[in-house]
Amino acid sequence: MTTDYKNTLNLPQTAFPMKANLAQKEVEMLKSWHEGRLYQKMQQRYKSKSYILHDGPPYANGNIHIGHALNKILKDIIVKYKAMCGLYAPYIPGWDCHGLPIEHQVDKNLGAKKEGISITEKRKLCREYAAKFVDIQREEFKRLGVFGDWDNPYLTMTNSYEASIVRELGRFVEKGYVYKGKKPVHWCPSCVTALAEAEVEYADKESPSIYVKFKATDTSKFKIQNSKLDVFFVIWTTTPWTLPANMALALHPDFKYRLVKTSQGSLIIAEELIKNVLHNIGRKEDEYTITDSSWSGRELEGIVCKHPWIDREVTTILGEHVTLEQGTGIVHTAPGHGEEDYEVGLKYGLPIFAPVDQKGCFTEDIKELQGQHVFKANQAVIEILKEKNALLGEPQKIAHSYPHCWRCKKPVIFRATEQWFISMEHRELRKNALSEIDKTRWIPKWGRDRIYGMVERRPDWCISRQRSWGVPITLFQCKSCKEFVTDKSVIERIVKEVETAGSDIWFEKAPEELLPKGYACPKCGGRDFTKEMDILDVWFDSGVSHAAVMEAEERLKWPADMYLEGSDQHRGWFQSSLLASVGTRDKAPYRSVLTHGFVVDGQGKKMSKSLGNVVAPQEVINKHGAEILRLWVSAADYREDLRISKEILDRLVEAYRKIRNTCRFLLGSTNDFDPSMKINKEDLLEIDRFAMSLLQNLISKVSRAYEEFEFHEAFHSIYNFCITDLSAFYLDVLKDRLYTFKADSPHRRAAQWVLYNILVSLTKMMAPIVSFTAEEIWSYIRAQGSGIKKEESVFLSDFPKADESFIDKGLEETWRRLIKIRDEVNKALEIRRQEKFIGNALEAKITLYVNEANYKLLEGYKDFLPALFIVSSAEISTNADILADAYKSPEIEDLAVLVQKAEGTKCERCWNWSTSVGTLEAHPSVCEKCYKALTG
RNA sequence: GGGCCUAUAGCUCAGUUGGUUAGAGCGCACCCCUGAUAAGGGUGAGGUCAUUGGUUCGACUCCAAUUAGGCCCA
Repeated sequence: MTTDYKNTLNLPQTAFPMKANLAQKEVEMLKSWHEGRLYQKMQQRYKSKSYILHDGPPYANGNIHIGHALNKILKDIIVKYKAMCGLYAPYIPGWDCHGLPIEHQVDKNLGAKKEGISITEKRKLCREYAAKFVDIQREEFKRLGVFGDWDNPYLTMTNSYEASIVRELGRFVEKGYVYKGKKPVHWCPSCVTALAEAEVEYADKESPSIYVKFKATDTSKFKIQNSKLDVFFVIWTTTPWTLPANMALALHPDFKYRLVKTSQGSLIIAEELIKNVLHNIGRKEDEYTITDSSWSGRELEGIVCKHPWIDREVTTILGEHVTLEQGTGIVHTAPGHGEEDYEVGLKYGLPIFAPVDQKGCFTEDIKELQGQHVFKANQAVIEILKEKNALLGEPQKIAHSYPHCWRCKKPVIFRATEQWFISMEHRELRKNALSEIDKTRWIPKWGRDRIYGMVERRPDWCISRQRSWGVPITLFQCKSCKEFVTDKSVIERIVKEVETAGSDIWFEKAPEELLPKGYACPKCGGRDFTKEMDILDVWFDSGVSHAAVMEAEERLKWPADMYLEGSDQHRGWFQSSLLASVGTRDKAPYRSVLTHGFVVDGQGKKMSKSLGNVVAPQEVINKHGAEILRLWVSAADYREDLRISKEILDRLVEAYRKIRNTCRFLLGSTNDFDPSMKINKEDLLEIDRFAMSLLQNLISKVSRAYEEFEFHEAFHSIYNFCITDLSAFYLDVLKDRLYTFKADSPHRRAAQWVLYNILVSLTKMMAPIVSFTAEEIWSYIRAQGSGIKKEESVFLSDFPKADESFIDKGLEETWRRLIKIRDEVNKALEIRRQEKFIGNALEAKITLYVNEANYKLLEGYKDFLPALFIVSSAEISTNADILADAYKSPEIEDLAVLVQKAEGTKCERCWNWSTSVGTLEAHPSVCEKCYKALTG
């Protein structure tokens, strides 16, 4: 009976389930990690050398999306790897809690009640809102299997963090970086408030469209002969009301401009737009002539013109923002009323003039329009232009997309208002930041160019916001001399107040309560002060985390070894952190910065609700488990955008199963093996030593991949090792030895010793990636044998190191040749299998016809060849004649493989065919080898 | 429109300083096994290396443009 002999075999045995059931198992694992205080134990293991990965705080709003998952898992892989390598690698997660989006949500929830609520009440609601999402996101992050000090994260809204923000702002003030200047912002004249970009909605609006000419006072550049006509630069605008604030005319340096003679003077217009403009101002083709000479914008820089009616000199300037899409190629520039105008204005030192009050009415600065609302003033401006003969053609109506207020839905304006800035030039902040960028390691390398270019070109940092939810700019202004107080003692006093009571204190207490008793203005001696009521840009909040967290925390160190965020943070956190640190400490807060791409769908398109291609991490977790998400992160090359789709996930699920099953086989095969068993190295067969050599190579490769943060290399190496080296080769070959040899025979034990080594190393190597599964396997490894006590968690064990003594390049070379021959044998077998001549390869006997060189090689392995090829017998021959119907290898010179039926009978125990079957009385259906195993 | 980046089999990735017929694994097709069994093994078919030009004796590799996509600005 077959079954009788089956019981005499040593088949793999393990309780480790084939089916992972991850969605449920992971939750149990998380619980046991938490209860076992694993993270804390990891922190206690090493203290001498550290690796600090400083967490960039996600915004405490909404549930986590796939990008969050990617970011946290990448961080987690690094932290776990570093910890297993013997470094103190803490992970303190953080959250960004202030800012507009939260305030927005709170406003929405409040609805009409919003009007009656005090600022402190509203701040309280914002605080609660942020706290709620911190809790939600914390649970979602933990669910991913991310290790960290989740009970003690840093929040930018805690008293101590807020105090740090105030302290850091104080440092900037003290060092003289901070100044008050003007900058145009979106302004709703109806709500009387500044609006953030997110609060602006674009909708169609009808505006007047007019062409205006500016007379050049110096025409020497134009060399117009026999012309008594004046020369004018022509601009086009849809906001005539901004003309009183006009300070310059912008030309594109590379566009060609020409002079057009008309009855209204010689007009300068960009060549390509001449026809269009003259048509629009009602000129027929025979009513003007285009002169021959032309100039580039660059040649026309610095020409002084006259404002159409105000006594002001307006010069021509150059700007890359000028386009030929519409208008005249010359842009009316009012730095007080436009973003681009402001930027270019800064370059030319133009005044930032905005003679418009909070309600959108002209101030006394423009007498002729004083009190008029800007949109109504459009008509008045047009009348003035007509009167001054500066208008070309008749005004037209034009419908275009225009910003509107999200709340009152009325059109908004751009209006320069007083804002606080950090100067990029003061103390050479920009220069220092750039030089720190060059001292930092950027991964991938192009990150350096990206942030360098941004810092090189960025304007001064505008740090003020006209909102409620944030840390106030804690500065006092003297009522009499208007000077701001920069006393260190005053700032320190505020820091203390905030430390104990939070930044709400600024809104709750009066200036005299916050200032030292009897404080007088150092400049004028005045005793009355007002508080600045703007809040700080949230980028300042998170930008100072290097001080508020890394520097302040016992658990951490300054600077960080790594910051790791998405590539959008070159403009965001990487930059604000850099400036916040260089400005006050002259050094970058990080040694290296790693960026990852964005998650896109299977087609490489960005995810959006409207496209319906969003992949939610929660869904992936519920369906497949967080482990699959972790595997996805490791498998993809994060330096580019990462694709995710059903197919990609399906592939990963397959990969997971393969890896899991390979480990399951290793567990089952080492079931009766105890690591304390003494193994004689001489009992290792060559194939075992080959496998050990391959394992060391794998360890080196995977270590290097982790060190270089190329996790996809680690994944692919491990995965391929499982498939190619183990499953399809070593394990397959080993089955006969494992199953049919006597349980405690030296060769079987040797094989088990190798398998055990592979299993332990493999489990450790994959732990940073598939943490749940590695830990699950680890618990089974620990349960096996009793001789060696394993660490209670794989994460408390050391990452494997390649054992040089097992690396044997010569052996590898030999075995690669053998494997190549094995591949050819398989092809020969397959042909016969398709012909139905054989089924299982054990039904075959093969004969190899080889040349001298290969004969020499194979001869040494004569007895091992059947095992290697997994056939019942293998013979070698140099006889070139007997090639009959043998398979001739196209790959290997002079190699042919003849497949014949194996001789003898199938052994009921080991399934090999042998002539010895039937010759042994006690076990007539078994071969000699099995007989010995049974009776020996 | 500008800055930075990406494009190699259905999928995930290799492809060294430019040098024969561009690799791997998965998936797929076919076959075997039923002693890793909702497993395991074998064989095979899949690529105008996004497109177009250029440099070169020779380009997946270098250069330019185009197309598609991503991030950040405007």
